[in-house]
Amino acid sequence: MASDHHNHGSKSRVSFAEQAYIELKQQILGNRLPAGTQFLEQEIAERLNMSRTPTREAMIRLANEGLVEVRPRHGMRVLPISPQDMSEIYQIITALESAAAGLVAGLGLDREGVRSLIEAVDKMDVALQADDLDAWAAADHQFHSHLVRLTGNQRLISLIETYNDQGHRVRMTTLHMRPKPEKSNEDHRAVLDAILANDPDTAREVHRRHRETAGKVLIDLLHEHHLTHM
Amino acid sequence: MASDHHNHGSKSRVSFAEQAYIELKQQILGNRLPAGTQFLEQEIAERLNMSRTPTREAMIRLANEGLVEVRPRHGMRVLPISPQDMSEIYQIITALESAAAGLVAGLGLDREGVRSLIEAVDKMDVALQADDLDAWAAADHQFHSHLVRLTGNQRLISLIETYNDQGHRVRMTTLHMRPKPEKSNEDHRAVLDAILANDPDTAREVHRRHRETAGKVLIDLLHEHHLTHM
DNA sequence: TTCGAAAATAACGTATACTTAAACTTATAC
DNA sequence: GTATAAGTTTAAGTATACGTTATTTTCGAA
Repeated sequence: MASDHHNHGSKSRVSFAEQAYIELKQQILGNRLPAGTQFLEQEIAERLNMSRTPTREAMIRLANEGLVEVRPRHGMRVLPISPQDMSEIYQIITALESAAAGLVAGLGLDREGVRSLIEAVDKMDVALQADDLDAWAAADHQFHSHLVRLTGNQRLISLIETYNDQGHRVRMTTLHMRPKPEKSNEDHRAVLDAILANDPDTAREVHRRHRETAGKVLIDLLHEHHLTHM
Repeated sequence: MASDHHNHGSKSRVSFAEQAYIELKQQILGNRLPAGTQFLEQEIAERLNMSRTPTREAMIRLANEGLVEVRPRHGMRVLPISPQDMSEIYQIITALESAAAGLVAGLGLDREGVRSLIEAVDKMDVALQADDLDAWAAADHQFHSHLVRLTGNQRLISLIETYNDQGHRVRMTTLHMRPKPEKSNEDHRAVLDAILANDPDTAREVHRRHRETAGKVLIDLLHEHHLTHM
């Protein structure tokens, strides 16, 4: 049983339910619990060294986010992502992020205000030059993440995070199959320019097309490589 | 205690947790549990004639949707919606629905395919002529709801539903304070035309501006009428 | 062997019991 | 009278117990 129920020492205020949620989510996103795997409540509870109660609560949250499915007598199943799912997810990300770009462009920020974005695109260029795709992916994520945060819309921020998480597994596996993301870097600069020019329409439109294209590429790859479910 | 634990007669397959979720959500959206009200788990459980376990599970889902907040020793609190919250919510609805309009316009539907939308705008016109605002609101909802459903994107559908629910209380209370929604009917027709013309850019743009304006009106009303929290 | 019915199993939904610690009360010192 | 400390209460978090029922297995008949 949970080795440290009454947490000596550290003031760990994290409930078991929260721990379970975090742990399971990490394992799913990190592909340590691959799509399709099933576990009974009891089994998960044992894996996590706790009782079924907090386990169930974590499962409910994961199911709400669309990461798992809970079928009454078959336990919790990690949901595979079909090309169709990916398409749905990218339509949502596209809608939300392009809106975010427009909102940020309407804020009248100066170069200082968008420093995190400038740093991100710079890093993307460096990484691309160095052929370091992992660094590129990190910088890319930094750009998207900071762009959304600049809106200040908390709901928007957490929504986009949720849907980006969903695509994470797929993006990572396909990272090295994709053509060099030169166009992607151009797109980001264009969005950045539009934001600095205070031009929401352009920012929105450029970002929308950027995500739309990226989504298509990803979905085509899923089909081509017979990664029909992952 | 739950009068019908082993459900004789009817094949009621609805779990208590699900019942609790539905019941609480209806009471919140219907303003029977007004914003700001707090209840301890025990109290909710008693109100619903069940134990704390399914009650907690329902609360988790409601908290995930942003309808309530659960603070460790103060129970569940129905969240008030400030103008700031409303602004966040409308930014999201605007982003998602305008994307939906664009997607539907890309489907190449004919008049038969968008019949539900045509019926809805017709009803809106009739209701406006008859000065029946409640009927108008119902038709308006029908239009938005069917528009989104036509995309076939299940995730998008349920997301938009969630955020529309959040604005529901506010829209209803302000319904009779708003100017006659003549412009709104025009907007809907314009979106419909763009869909029939297979013009995603126009559909998206018109719908975006429509929701953007509606959102502004609503938020201004919240401020003016000192409905700063509801 | 195959099918179907009956029995056995066990997973889930729910209730309840237990534990911890936050919030409130009381008491005591200054 | 205020402030602090000790004691009390109680809500939430977790574990466990229990009943129901879906699933699986067993077993007999065709």
